[in-house]
Order: sequence, then C-alpha cells, then structure tokens
Amino acid sequence: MFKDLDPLLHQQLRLSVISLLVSTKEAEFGFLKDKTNATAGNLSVQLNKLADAGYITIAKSFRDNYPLTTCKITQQGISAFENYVSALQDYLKSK
Amino acid sequence: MFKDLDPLLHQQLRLSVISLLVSTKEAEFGFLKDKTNATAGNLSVQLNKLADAGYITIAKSFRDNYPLTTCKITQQGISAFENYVSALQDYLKSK
DNA sequence: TAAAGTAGTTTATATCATAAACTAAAATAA
DNA sequence: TTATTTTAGTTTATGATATAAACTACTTTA
Repeated sequence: MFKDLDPLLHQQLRLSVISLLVSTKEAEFGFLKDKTNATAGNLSVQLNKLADAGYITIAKSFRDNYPLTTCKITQQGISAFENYVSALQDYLKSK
Repeated sequence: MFKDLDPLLHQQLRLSVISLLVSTKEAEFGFLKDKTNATAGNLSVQLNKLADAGYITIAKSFRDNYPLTTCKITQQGISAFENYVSALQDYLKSK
C-alpha cells in the first residue's frame, strides 16, 4: 500500500536542497542557504549527510580569497529523488 | 520559495493514517494497523498526536466484548492534509 | 484455572534536527 | 600595526521525535 519513504529525503531541508539541485545541477553553499532559509550550521550538517549517502558531491575551493563550497547532485541523488517522489504519490492521492 | 511543511503530517505513519482517513472518513485501529504495517504501540502514539492536534477524533467502544478504537478525520484534518499536499508540490516539481 | 489471545497504552531508548558556539581566515578601522 | 568586524563555513550540545519493548486489562480456550 504505502511504500517506505527514503528517510534522507523525507526531511524538509534535505528535500529542499535536492529539489534545488535537481534543477540547477550545481549550487553554492550561500545560494542554498538563501533559498532554503536555513542556518549555516544546519545546512552544513544536512549537506554532509547527503554527501555521505552519495546523493551529492561537495567541492571546496576559494573565490575572492574566501572559501567556496559547491554542491552537485549525483546520478544516485537524482534517482533517489525520483523514487521518493514516486513513492510519495501514493500518500498524496486521497482516493 | 519552499513553504514550511506541517511537521505533524510530514511523518510517514501519521501521513499514511491521514491519507487513509481522507478517503474512508472513519477507520478502526486494526484496519489502520494492517494498512500501514505499523506496530500497535507506534500507531497508538501517532493517533494520539493527531487527535491532540484536532486532525482526528478517537472514539472508544466495545465490539464482541473487546475494546474497539475508531478514528475519524475532522474538517481541520482534511484542511491540514490539503495544505500539506499543496505545500509539498513545490518541493516535488524539480523546476 | 492456567495459558494464550485480543486490543490496545505507556515508557525507555536511540536517533535526529537544530541552533549555539566555535574555527579560521580576510577585510576594515583605529 | 593591531584590534574589530565580516565572511564562510564546521562542530557539538540539547531538545525533540520516532519507535519498539514492555506492560495493562480483559477475554477466550484448553
């Protein structure tokens, strides 16, 4: 009846991040922070969880002398998102 | 961009219960337990949370000498579900 | 009348989410 | 030049949450 929902994606901030990355493919820490209204600390933690799961990759560099963290979604992340959306449908259609 | 998701509904078991009740209007404890594959303990806790929020009402009676717990969705519960589904859409459409 | 079954509830634990505190370097002000 | 502030994050302490295990209370069956 109801398929299990991927616990990594069934969380607001992580889902927001993946949702953004699915469209943009790549995004900077600051961009994600702005779009999600998350605190830096929370975002940092959740990004690392997504990276540990292999859903995104995190690249660290510098821009104008400041650290720059860039996140990119992986194929695994895209598939996980598609699966999650598909599983959720059954919960949402109230029929 | 992303609206906040009702934390009461953004949880698998509670969402399953509400999703079922939205269609059936009313359901017995055992029915919900079967459909959701939840343990009785977990279901009991989550039903009470939904009742505390005013999303469902819980009626206790007896049938064939055994206790019978019947759950019914409220108008507030229906509205909350509709709101949740609508808020979620923004997260799911990857665009 | 003891054992097993029904229908749940309560609670202890383990996990998780989050903000507060912190790090480290750069830019700016004094 | 030496503080102070700002940028860009990370680490961690805590409080909340989800869940299963343990329990309650009653009924049926052996």
